Amino acid sequence: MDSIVHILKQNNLSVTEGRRKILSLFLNSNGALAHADIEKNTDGHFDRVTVYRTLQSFVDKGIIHTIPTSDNSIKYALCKNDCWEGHHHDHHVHLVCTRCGNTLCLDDVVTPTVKLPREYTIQQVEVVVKGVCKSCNHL
Amino acid sequence: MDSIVHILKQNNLSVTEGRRKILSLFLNSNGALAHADIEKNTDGHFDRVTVYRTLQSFVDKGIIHTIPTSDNSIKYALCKNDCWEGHHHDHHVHLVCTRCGNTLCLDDVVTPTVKLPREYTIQQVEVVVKGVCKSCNHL
DNA sequence: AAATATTTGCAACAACGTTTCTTTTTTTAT
DNA sequence: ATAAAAAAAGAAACGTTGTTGCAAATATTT
Ligand SMILES: [Mn+2]
Ligand SMILES: [Mn+2]
Ligand SMILES: [Zn+2]
Ligand SMILES: [Zn+2]
Repeated sequence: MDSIVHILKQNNLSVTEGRRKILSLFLNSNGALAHADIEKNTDGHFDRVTVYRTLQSFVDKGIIHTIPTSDNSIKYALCKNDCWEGHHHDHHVHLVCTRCGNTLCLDDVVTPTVKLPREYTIQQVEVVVKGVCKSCNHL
Repeated sequence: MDSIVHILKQNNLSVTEGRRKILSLFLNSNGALAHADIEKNTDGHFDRVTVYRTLQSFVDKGIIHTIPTSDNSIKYALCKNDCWEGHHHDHHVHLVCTRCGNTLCLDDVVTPTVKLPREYTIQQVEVVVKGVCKSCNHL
């Protein structure tokens, strides 16, 4: 069976054209996608609301995770670890390339530990690196 | 001379009521402020556009810095290091308290070093910790 | 194939942010 | 202190982003 359909069924999501298409965009992209990227790559074929809802349901199910950016926009990328409904485990560093603008998951770079004064409690650490990505460095 | 006026003059900003008020909000706040917080604390006394422009000019001058958040909103906080026009040096960790919602600069917690594969170049590392702040922990 | 459950698109709306232009305020020069 | 010049504020209009409620369309189950 189509792996896209498989993922959707595994997550108890009914298989619709929009979900298939949007999931395939993530599977075929090496970087993170913003809502706008999806609208662009689907040529306005789906309503804005549908895209929002699809992204939200994918996040809820643990299929994709969000990446915070400093420019007030959310990016989304595939979860490659064992995330599931309500439990994300994406403890890796993200890179925003200042040359090509892409946002990448550095799946092998584990979030460094941060030591805070005793009075604070740490629940989650997000690390976003601004720099130059592999392919831009090789130009 | 008033320290607020002093800061503005030092940065070649003309001294206006809006800038004085907004800068004083930052000086009297222990956490970061969002645009909305400023509007609230000035009681609609200044036009939205003026607030945006003031925040932007403060960032440009190195008086305040932005803090990325995962909820798609920008927060601003005073620069305490030696930042100047076009050169920010705020290499500290930020904490978003999941209890009170405040965003704090942990000025003494230096951004940890991140080691990336040789093919990448690091320009800047942003660390945002989600957790519980000092005062919320003492309740 | 029909019944049921789920998703979609539409419309209307709200929040956020930007641009342009005129008026007001601040600074500088006299 | 006053006038001229420069800078900032305010107002209006607009664009983008994201949300909600509901009817129509589509997918799933029986
Ligand atoms: Mn990631
Ligand atoms: Mn800070
Ligand atoms: Zn790149
Ligand atoms: Zn707190």
